[in-house]
Amino acid sequence: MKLEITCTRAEANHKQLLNCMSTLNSMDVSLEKTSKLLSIAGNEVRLKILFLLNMENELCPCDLADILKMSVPAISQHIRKIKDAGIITARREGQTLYYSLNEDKTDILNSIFKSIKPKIKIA
Amino acid sequence: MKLEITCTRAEANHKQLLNCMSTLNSMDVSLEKTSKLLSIAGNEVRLKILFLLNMENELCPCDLADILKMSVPAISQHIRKIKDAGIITARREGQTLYYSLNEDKTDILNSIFKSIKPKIKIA
DNA sequence: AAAATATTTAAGTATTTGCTTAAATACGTA
DNA sequence: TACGTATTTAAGCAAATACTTAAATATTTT
Repeated sequence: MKLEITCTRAEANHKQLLNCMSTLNSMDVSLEKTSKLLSIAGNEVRLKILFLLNMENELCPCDLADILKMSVPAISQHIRKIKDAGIITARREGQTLYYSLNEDKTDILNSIFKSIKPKIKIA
Repeated sequence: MKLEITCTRAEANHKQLLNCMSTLNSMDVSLEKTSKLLSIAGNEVRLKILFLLNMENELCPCDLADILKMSVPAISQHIRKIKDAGIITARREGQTLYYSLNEDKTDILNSIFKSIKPKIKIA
């Protein structure tokens, strides 16, 4: 991929484009981390898992499989992704693993939870 | 997929599980819409496009291709996804299409933009 | 130590995603 | 009308995703 500017519009402000590139460059780490978090939550099953953990405080894979009507391995694999992203942690009690959201949950996550609303407003 | 409860733990509170299911059910539309939005922003290229549009107000596909050092068709296909999700709109000026974020942008999107920060804090 | 339960991991597979290249469409200008 | 530029669309393909089933681990109970 060549690094040259291809836009030939008279209006194309090269200074603006270069400024955009340099800003993106300085935001690189943050953009990558943010898109990673969003890709985790950007799956309906995982979003439900996160939403449920926020609501119930902690749940085990078996509970989640029941609630979401999915197989335990399917749930477990989603959990692994969420855990690998550093969003949740497990607490063991016997054979059962209880997962819960980490305390340092991000503003984005909080804003996501706030925006999820029931379809009918209870009067 | 059977609808029966498989979790046999003594602690498994069936009332809690049923309550979770019913809450999820009432949030169904919202969860689907939210995960859709997050899946759009959960791709690094698209997140950059959104971030740039927020920063520069409006940009054309050609500018974005230059800034992101990607092919124009690749950018165009990302733009289509973002547009189909109702997040951006185009304004035509001659042959050039200027894309910009819709006015009614969600809290989640605003929170995403706020959380994207440069790596070095300017003192 | 063997059996039962909770969970994870691995292997296989169908679907989705994100690019590439080539062709089509839209608009302005010679 | 023909040509050039901006953009989109289509077709093709490699890689990633999300499930399935079967096997492996971990823990408790008998």
